[in-house]
Amino acid sequence: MAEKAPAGAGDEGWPENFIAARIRTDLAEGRNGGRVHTRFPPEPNGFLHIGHAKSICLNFGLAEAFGGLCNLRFDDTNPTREEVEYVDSIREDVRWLGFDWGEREFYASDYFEQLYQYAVQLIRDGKAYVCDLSAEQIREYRGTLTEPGRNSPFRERPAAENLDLFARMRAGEFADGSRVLRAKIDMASGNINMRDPVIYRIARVPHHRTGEQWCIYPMYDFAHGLSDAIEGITHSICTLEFQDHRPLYDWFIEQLPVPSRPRQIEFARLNLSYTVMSKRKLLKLVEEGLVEGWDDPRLPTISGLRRRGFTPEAIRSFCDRIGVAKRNSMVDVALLEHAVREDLNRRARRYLAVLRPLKVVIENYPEGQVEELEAINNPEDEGMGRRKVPFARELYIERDDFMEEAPRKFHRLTPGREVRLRYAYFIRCERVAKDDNGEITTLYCTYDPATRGGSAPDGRKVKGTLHWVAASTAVKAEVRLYDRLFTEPDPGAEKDGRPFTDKLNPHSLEVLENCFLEPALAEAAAGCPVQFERLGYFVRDAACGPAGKPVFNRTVTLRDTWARKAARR
RNA sequence: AGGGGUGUCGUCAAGCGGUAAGACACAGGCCUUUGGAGCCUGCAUUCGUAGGUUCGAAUCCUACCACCCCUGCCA
Repeated sequence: MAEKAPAGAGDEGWPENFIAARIRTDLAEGRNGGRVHTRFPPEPNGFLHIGHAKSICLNFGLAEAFGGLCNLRFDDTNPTREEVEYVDSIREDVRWLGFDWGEREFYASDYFEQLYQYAVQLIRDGKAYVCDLSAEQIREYRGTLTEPGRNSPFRERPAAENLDLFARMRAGEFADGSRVLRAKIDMASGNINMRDPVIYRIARVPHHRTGEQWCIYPMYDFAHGLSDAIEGITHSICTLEFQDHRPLYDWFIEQLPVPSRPRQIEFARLNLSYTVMSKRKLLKLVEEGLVEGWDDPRLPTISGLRRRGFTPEAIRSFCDRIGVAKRNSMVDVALLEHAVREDLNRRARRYLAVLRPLKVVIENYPEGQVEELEAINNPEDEGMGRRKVPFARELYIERDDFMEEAPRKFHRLTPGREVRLRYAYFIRCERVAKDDNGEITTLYCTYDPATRGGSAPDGRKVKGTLHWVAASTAVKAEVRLYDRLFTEPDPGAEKDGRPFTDKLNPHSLEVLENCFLEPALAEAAAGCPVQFERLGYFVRDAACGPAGKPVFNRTVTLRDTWARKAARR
């Protein structure tokens, strides 16, 4: 018994959860010689998403909190669906999230020879046999959820024959699918995973790492736990659907002379509202062109979130907040949005940008004059300094910031009312020019020279502050506004019979091609988060619009109590 | 002949027999040269239901109910 709680989790700000508690208990009881070793085990057959981020943060976070290690191990036992491209993107995403697996990048395929020897051992011990039943027959023999299965006619094959057959399977003497190696456990088990599970299949498919070296490949259940054991993993953390596999996981480890005894612990995978997380559904969105690719900024993939402007810090903070438990749950996407806003508020430089421009002419401002006004880069951090923003007679303001007939609580521009242009002057709207359709084309205003910088020496106050961009020096840009991809909180449920693709939000992407940015934004680097004041957080996309126009993606809007209240009315 | 899980605020989630943390959301207020940020306040007499044990139960016992997962030579 430990006199005091082991160092690490609990007193380091690591959120308490049942897995951390379990590890703490294991440590207190002296298990694993005080070691904590986890692993993140993706199959390289798709892109990582925010659900994987939860697992990554958990596995790497736990290891770090307890002074242990976390391996990156690719579970590459099924070459028919795995590719190096996925390996590369997974590696990049994990690193981008801020985790380091050092030299410990492993592959289940690294252990194919050892795994094969383990299988041979099982055969020698009479605990595995080569079965000639077809896939369909195996299914029939397996029984159902409520009825036991029947023994395969090949179940009692002598060890010597099994050994010979298995060697010839490896040697390529048999056709794909003609035979499998099965563990001999219990065809009557209530747990279907224990009904003589297949542990090796024949497949003449080149493997992304081992090439054509093998034509038999181990199944997940056989390879996974044994790989854990080979790597000295102490806590093998996986999702709930593998709970039923735990007895099998333990069975292999108990039967074989493995170097360590890892234990499997399951937790609930992440579900996020207004999106889908399953590989199948994400793949469908990508393949059917419903989104623009795996890194579409509306997708919950790591690459999509990155392109959308999410930071690793925000994602990790989110993962810390959602907790870890065993109950199926659906996390409100608002929590993710909160996490980015919180992070970006601290670090994003502020700029002025007008998305839906409305021209303003300051009639009493000297024609041709341009002056430089000082603006604060980040009010949350004076250390980020100041910059100059050009002001001139002709400007753009946001169309939404003007209303000809405004309700009482509308604090923005309206005929006859004075408002502040941020960091500039108080202006008053004198008259409105319209085109033949009655559409407002220009606002004619006057300014008060005494209010330079944005405050009046006579102490008079103004209710609203608007963002603006001087017309002559403005940088043209394309801005993409993203919203949730689906209109329903749980589009993937499909309980109403409607496929999830019927629930796509038609307004999830709005492209604004005629936006104006203050000149300083021309140098914004792709991937560097910025705030457009009063609008939200944006990030420059690596892509360019026509004529080299910069493209900005909206990460998330600012909280907008005005809009929220207006929407309620 | 089925097996394995889970049920605590709108959403996550602590709690481990001593009298319901926290976060997001929401609602008010303060402040404000971003209707941003920040600050303050409110928000489960109740823990799936019903019994029981106990001085005392979300925590222990019993029964019931609801939901999730499992019949790939996928992971």
